Amino acid sequence: MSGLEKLRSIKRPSLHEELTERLRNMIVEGVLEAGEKVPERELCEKLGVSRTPMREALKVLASDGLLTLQPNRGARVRSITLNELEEVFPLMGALEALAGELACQYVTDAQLDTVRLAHEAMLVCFEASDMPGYFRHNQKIHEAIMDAAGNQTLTSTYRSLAVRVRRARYLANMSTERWRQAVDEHELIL
Amino acid sequence: MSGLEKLRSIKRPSLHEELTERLRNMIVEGVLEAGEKVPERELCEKLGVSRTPMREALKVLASDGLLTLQPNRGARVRSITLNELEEVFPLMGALEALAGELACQYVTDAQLDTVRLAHEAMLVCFEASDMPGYFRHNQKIHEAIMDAAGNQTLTSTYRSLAVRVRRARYLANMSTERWRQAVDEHELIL
DNA sequence: AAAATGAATTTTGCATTCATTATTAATTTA
DNA sequence: TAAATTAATAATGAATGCAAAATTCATTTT
Repeated sequence: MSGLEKLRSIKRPSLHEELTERLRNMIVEGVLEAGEKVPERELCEKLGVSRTPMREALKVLASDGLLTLQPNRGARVRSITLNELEEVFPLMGALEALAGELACQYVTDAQLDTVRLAHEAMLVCFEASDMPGYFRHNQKIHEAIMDAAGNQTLTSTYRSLAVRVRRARYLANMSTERWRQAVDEHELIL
Repeated sequence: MSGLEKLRSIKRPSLHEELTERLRNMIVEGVLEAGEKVPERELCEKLGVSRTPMREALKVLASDGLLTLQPNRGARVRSITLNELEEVFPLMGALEALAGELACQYVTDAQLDTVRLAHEAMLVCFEASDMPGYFRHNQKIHEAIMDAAGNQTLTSTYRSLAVRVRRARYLANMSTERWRQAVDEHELIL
């Protein structure tokens, strides 16, 4: 037999999937600003697609909580309130704790060291007010822990929450205390 | 001034929203069976809508994880694997624990008693193998705790997980040990 | 000039159409 | 007759069309 077995079918993501991903990034990165009305026609023209897949994408993003749909009045980029953001933190904390717990059962010393080092690095970034660095290390830690936990449902749930925080990173100037608190939570987990 | 202030604008949910809700129920209740192909045309005819809103609803449900979309081959009702279900339980457990923790800060004795009573009732149902009763009390408990926690994000995250379990209730004959474990987790929370 | 009314334009929701891909049925061939 | 090939049918993905609603803009009225 030839090596044909291994061939993975080429994935040709449908238009609406690509759009959803693209728009999601635009929202997270603040290209589409919070509170702003989504210019459906304009976006269609710019991205060279018709309204049908665009609207499908908008519906999905709305159900993800990234947009709000106003009947007969189109979509607006949903702005995260500070209150909502504060709701997300304890939730993520709980999920991280669970991930840590699950991961502990299988984690190797090497993996643990990786996390520890990243955590130290993150602390340094925090003290130095290096937010980009902080975020980079932070995300790395979480990915490592979630991977080790081996619970796909947990990972995806966590991820959808993380999106909201990542958005805030782009738009809000979060209070330092919040970050402090987030850092503390990490230490607790370790 | 007349009493016009109080008037709430009439909500006329768009077709695709109604459809989404309707289909979601059909899936959860097993009207559309797991693994089954979703008969798009047929559903459109039966519900008297065109394909556009129907497809929008399908996209949303797919992003919710209730359907899988196979490119050019339509949607199938996603069947929950036992493995996936087992992933959900610790997650829900963690969220319940968090909810309990948050709720404790504000909960009144009366509320606590309500929960306790419902829990006792649930135990009785469990011992008597009265699954419907078990589920009823179970859900009541969770709703009460989630309400008391006052974290909207937590509530909706929990709810989307609960849907998957509720589906399983309809389709799977879960092992008794699983239930036992779920019950134990409750007692821990209390 | 400010508010109110009404017409013109744009936008939105949904239906329909069209091209492409998958599925089924019919036919051929070994 | 069973497998393979081709033709016919149905489905899906995306674009377009159309009516209803909202928005904008001009006009009138006070």
